[in-house]
Amino acid sequence: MAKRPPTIPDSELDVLKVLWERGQATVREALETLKAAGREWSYATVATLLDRLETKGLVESDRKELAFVYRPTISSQEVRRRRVTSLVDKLYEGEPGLLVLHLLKSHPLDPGQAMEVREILDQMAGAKPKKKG
Amino acid sequence: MAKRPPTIPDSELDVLKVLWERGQATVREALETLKAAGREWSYATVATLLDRLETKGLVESDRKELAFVYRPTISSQEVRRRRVTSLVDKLYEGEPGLLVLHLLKSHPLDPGQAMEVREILDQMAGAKPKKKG
DNA sequence: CCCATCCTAAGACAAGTGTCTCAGAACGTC
DNA sequence: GACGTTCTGAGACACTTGTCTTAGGATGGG
Repeated sequence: MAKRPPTIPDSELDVLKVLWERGQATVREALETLKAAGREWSYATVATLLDRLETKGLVESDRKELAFVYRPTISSQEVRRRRVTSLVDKLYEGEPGLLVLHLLKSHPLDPGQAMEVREILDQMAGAKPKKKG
Repeated sequence: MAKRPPTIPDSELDVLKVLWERGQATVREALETLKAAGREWSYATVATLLDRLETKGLVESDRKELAFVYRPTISSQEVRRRRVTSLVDKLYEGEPGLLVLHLLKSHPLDPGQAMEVREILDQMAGAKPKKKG
């Protein structure tokens, strides 16, 4: 059985974001970046979070000089995909369209985005369903 | 300071859904509905979840004959709104438009929904921002 | 009256999260 | 080669989530 993907609590997500931004970081570098972003954590807290992420297989590390350097092994795309899928399954009957409708009704798009949406819809209408390449 | 809204774990969400569907329910009624939906919980589990929901102020109850009857005090709309806002804040830079774009790119809409989306966009374009009119 | 039944109240307990403390190893410097 | 700095490793500790047990009050049939 495929074991289902590990959950990513908010605190770990914040740390992951740092790794996505910078590509990689030591505990201390992550700590500094987080501090600049307003997260007042201790060194050990960040270390623990990176450790838990590694246990879950979402980052990997190797020793570089003195300290370990951590790199994400999961993309922000993938994390987004998982969160969205989970939201849609839990609150939108598994229908992404319902979520789109909800979003459009409650949050007007700015014109640039509206344009993009139209383009996507046009393509969708024109395109035969997928087919890679 | 406004204390931030209580979190709603998945198990509690499942119970809330039952209350939304039925309007209200006793523990046993909720249990039966959940069982029909495939959730194999004990009576006590459902009672605990309703209790926690009540503590969080998301349902209220009053005694009816023998048993307590529970009613939701939060709408599914509101729960959706909260979850979506939180997702957008955490993974889409607070930009609902980005989420819309993402959804459209990764999940083609069916034609009916595409139509609806176009209509909403048209309205949005036609309406001058602000000003009742 | 006594028992079976259904309900609530209380809380046990493991796993996951959020955050930190502390002991000790490796490093650079005088 | 003793010192302070920086890192890792181990784990503490409280709170939340997921799920259940157990004890005891109210109710209704015989």
